[in-house]
Amino acid sequence: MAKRFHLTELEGAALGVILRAGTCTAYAVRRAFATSPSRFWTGSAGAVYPLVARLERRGLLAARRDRRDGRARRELTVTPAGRRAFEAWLLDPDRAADFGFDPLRTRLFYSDLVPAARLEALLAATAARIAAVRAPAVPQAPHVARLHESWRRLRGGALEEFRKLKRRR
Amino acid sequence: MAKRFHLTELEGAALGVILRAGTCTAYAVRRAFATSPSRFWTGSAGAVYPLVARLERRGLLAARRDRRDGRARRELTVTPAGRRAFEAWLLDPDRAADFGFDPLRTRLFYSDLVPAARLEALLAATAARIAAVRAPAVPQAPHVARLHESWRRLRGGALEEFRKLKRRR
DNA sequence: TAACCCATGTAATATGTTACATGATTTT
DNA sequence: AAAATCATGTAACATATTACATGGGTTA
Repeated sequence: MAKRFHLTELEGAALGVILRAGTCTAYAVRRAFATSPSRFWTGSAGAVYPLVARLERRGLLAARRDRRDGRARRELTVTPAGRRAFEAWLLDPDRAADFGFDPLRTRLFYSDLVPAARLEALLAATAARIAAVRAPAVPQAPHVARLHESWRRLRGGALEEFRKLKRRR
Repeated sequence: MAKRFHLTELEGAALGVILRAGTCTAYAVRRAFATSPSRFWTGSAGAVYPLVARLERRGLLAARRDRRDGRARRELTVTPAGRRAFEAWLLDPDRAADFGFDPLRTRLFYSDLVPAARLEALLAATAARIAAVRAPAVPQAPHVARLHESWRRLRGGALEEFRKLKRRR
């Protein structure tokens, strides 16, 4: 009986990137994270390389040295145990339902503590930035693009709703 | 010229809690975080007490021992420098516009990698849990309750939208 | 040929989680 | 009287950030 390892969000997402690619390097995982419109997914080297080493130790990832170009690359693949761990991670409704973390929501939460004029300036600037979020230069799967667009619209909508309510009183 | 300290989200929110209360203990900050529907705001002792100590060292919080009840409490107040740091934190549109982190969004992002039937089961269970999110027993400011309700509705809506699109193909 | 991207990794540091420890007060 | 809550804090551990180090290949 394999010990049940509880994957972090970063670990689950890393397996997702590698599964989608079939095979890729840790560097490609970093880039995939870095293209996210969220700062949560920094793709910093100090996070990704130790994470990959961890998943290898747990038997969820396998690596193969590759030297086709002069570069010494490590091609990663997800093992069967890795896929099982990934599915357990993704299909957990308790974690999926969690509110997570939204910097805008947090700020609206405490918005009564700042002067109304400054708040309105923040909301205007934030709305502009949210509207300006564009799909990354890297080509994205269509469902991914739709998802980002959907969330962009959602947050923009929440912001406008809050603004209108604020104005009305 | 005061050195500009960049507040983390936890630090900013902690100042917000104390500002709203006027004066409160670190324990009250913990409880305020713990009532959040997001696991991001755990309010763990090991996070909050060192955080408060940090803000005191930086002159953003002041503490006063209080022994009105037999208990040794430390009443915290936000200093003028603390309020300035709080406003700079809250009013930063670049941080406010950031996508942050949403466990549901992340899972939908990788949802093409799991069998459709299992995904549908996840979506149904997640929708139920999102719908079941209730206001905490602790009384909330009305704008806070509205904000949670708004986000709950929006996430539910995004989920349903995703489900319909999925079904249609 | 200089700058930039690919590619891997580590060291110092900061921050957070879990679990423990302590003790007073309030509720059941 | 026991259990829960108020209240403070620390120790061990896990994980992430920033900055650095190293080198091969590609583009301006």
